[in-house]
Amino acid sequence: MDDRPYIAQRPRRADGQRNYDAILAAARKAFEASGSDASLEEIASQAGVAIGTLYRHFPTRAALVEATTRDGLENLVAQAGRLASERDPLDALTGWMSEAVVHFSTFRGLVGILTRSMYDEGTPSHAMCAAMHRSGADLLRAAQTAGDVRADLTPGELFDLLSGVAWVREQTVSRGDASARLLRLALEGITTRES
Amino acid sequence: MDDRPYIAQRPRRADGQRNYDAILAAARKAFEASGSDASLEEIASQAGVAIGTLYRHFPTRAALVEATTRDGLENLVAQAGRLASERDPLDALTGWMSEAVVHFSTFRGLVGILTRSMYDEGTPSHAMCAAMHRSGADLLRAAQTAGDVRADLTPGELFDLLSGVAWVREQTVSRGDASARLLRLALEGITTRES
DNA sequence: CATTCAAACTGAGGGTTCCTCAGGTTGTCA
DNA sequence: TGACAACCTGAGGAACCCTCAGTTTGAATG
Repeated sequence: MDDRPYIAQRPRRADGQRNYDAILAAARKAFEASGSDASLEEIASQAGVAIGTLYRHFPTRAALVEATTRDGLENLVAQAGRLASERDPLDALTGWMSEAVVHFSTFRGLVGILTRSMYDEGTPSHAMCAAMHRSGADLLRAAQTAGDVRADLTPGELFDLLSGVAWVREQTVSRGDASARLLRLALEGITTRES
Repeated sequence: MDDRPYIAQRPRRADGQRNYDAILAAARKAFEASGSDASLEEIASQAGVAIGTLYRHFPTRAALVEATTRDGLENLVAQAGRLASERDPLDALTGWMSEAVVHFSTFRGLVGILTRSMYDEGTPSHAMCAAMHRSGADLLRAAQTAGDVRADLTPGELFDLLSGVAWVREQTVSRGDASARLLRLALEGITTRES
C-alpha cells in the first residue's frame, strides 16, 4: 500500500485535491505577477481557501514555489535527453542552455531559490535541481569530449553562468529582454572555436 | 546660504548629524549581516534611536541603502579615471570590472537595487548609477577603439554582464567565491584576442 | 443508509515589520 | 534668555507571517 515513489504525496480526498489545484493555480498567477514573495494570504484568498489550508498543502513558501515550477523543470530535464540524441553536442548544449535560462526566470525570485536549492539538500527543490545538474553536466561533458567547449569548464561554473544570465533576464524582462544576447556572449567565452 | 550642490542634504543640527551617522553605521553592519532587507526597526534600535528618527533621515529603505554604498561607488567612479590614465585600455577595463563586481555585491540584495536604479530615475541611487554608467562606457569605448574589445558591445550589455556576475558572487560568496573565474570567462566572450 | 473517523478546513490570534503622525524636546540663532 | 525650526519619540494601524484548537466532511464500512 501507499507506493508513491518518494516524489510527492498529493492529497487524496477529493476536496483536498481540488483545493491543492486551486492553490497552485492561484500561486502561479501571483508569482508571475509579484515574484516569489507574493502574499500567501492573498494566494489563499484567490484560491477561495483559508490560509490554514494553504499551509496544510504547502508547509513552506519554498514548497509552493517548488510545486509551481516542477512541471517546467521536469520538462527541462526531459529536453536534455531529447536534445542530446537529436543534435550535435554543441547545439544540444546551447539549445538547452537557452531553455534553461527561460525556465529559471519564470518569475522574479526564482533563480535565487533554485541556486540555493542546488547546494542545500533539505530544500523542496533540491531533488529537481540535482536532476537538472546532472542533465547539464552530461550535455557539457559531451560537448567537451567533442572538443567544442573548453575542457576546464566545470558543471558548477556552467550553472553559475546560467543563473547569472537568468537573473539578468529576471530583472530586464520588462524592458526588452537582453538575455539571448547575453547568453551568446557567455557562450563565446566558453566555446573553443568561432562560429 | 544653503549652497549644497544638489547631491545630498545632510542634517544640520549636531544631534541630527550624530544620529545620522549612528544610523548609517548600524545599517552598514545590518546590511552586511542580513542583506538589504534587514529590519529597519532593528537598525534604529542598534543605533540607539527611535524608528521615526530613522525615517526622518532616510525616508525609504532605498535611500538608506544608497547612503551606505555611496562612498564605495564614488570611489569606483574615481578609480575609473585613475585606471584609464595609468594602464592600457584593456587592462583598465578589466581591472575596473573586477572592482565593480566586488562593490556591486557588498551585501545581499544590492545588485538588484542598483540595476533598478540604473534605469529608474527617481530612485536615490540613480545619479550615482548614471555616473558609474558613464565611467564604464568610457573605459569600454577606449578598449574598443584600441581594438581589444568587440565593437558591437554596448555599455548596457557591459552592465548586464557585470551585474550578472555580481549577483552570482552575492549568492556564492559564502561557499567559495567563484566570481573571479566567472568574470574571466565573460571577458573571453568579449575580447577580440586571446591573452 | 447510518455510522465512524481520519483527512481536511477554518479563522482567530500572537508575532514581526512596515510606515505615519501628533505631540514633546532641544539645538541654535539673535 | 527667549523663540522656533529642527529634531526626536513611540503609539498604533496595516500587512503579512505562521500556528493550532475546534469544526466540518469525504469516503470506507457494516
